[in-house]
Amino acid sequence: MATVHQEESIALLKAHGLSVTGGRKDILVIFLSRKGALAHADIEKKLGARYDRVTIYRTLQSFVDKGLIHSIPTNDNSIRYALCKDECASGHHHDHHVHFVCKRCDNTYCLDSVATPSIKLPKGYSINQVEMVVSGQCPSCQ
Amino acid sequence: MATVHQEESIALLKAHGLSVTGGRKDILVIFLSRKGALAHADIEKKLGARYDRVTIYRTLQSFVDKGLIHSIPTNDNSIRYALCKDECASGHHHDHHVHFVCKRCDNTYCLDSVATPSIKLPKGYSINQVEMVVSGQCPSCQ
DNA sequence: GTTGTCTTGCAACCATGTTGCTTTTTTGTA
DNA sequence: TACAAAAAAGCAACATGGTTGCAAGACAAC
Ligand SMILES: [Mn+2]
Ligand SMILES: [Mn+2]
Ligand SMILES: [Zn+2]
Ligand SMILES: [Zn+2]
Repeated sequence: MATVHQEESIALLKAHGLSVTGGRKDILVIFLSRKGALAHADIEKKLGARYDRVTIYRTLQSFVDKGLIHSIPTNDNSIRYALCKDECASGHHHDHHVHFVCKRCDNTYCLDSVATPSIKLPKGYSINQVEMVVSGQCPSCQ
Repeated sequence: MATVHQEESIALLKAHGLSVTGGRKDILVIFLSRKGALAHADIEKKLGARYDRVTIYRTLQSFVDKGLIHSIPTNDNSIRYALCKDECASGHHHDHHVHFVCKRCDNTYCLDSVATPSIKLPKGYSINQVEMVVSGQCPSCQ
């Protein structure tokens, strides 16, 4: 399934300076063939027992480091990851979009078309990064 | 220490329909005498070995349920809690302010004076809650 | 003070994430 | 294509965060 994204995943890995391995390809294909964010546990489930848990952790970390995926903060203590757009590269993420978490189906979406609004803080605070997470019901769950 | 907040904590517990126990008082006093958000581990450290880990978890959960504290989403997989304002009650939180995480001192602040900006999402999404977490450097760390 | 209810402590468990080290795979080069 | 260096994967062990069931203790109301 989803052999469609095999080539694309290989190209992406090379473009981001990562060596091409079975695990990285498989994990990246999962992200490519799936709209919405994934947690480590989701990926582990989808992969079956093909790879060690530790390998998955390290793969996700390297993807974040190289600008292939970004992490999304949640209040339920589980990190979720989603594909970055082309502008992201090693050490330079440019994800300024809003994230949406559906309270019914529990899916997390990157709303690429919605930019995080600019914000003015009291004197003394310098801003580095702004994260906006909206929760409610997604279109499929209305 | 901080016996100043003893009475206040008792009053708050009663006002939110919680029975008054040693653990709840002590934990609430910690929140009252501390500006900034606290994680479970911080509280455990401040309490010494006076209470069981499980008791602290359950206490924090009951505080959230009753509208005494609210949780703040972070991207480092640790839930932090901060006192609510008076408007929050059992099952009805009204925390619409921005949160700030300092990347240097790692403190988390409720910016009560900064409201979360309103946001417009694509068709089909219904909004329930908006969380905004800004990171950078706090005034003390400039 | 007695009684019923709620809270606590304890033990055991599960989930998530990390580290060190060895073996295997990848990659660039000869 | 073969080889060596570098990187990744697997394994084991550990750390932290959080949950559950149950028995014993504390609180609140009468
Ligand atoms: Mn995103
Ligand atoms: Mn707050
Ligand atoms: Zn949904
Ligand atoms: Zn600071």
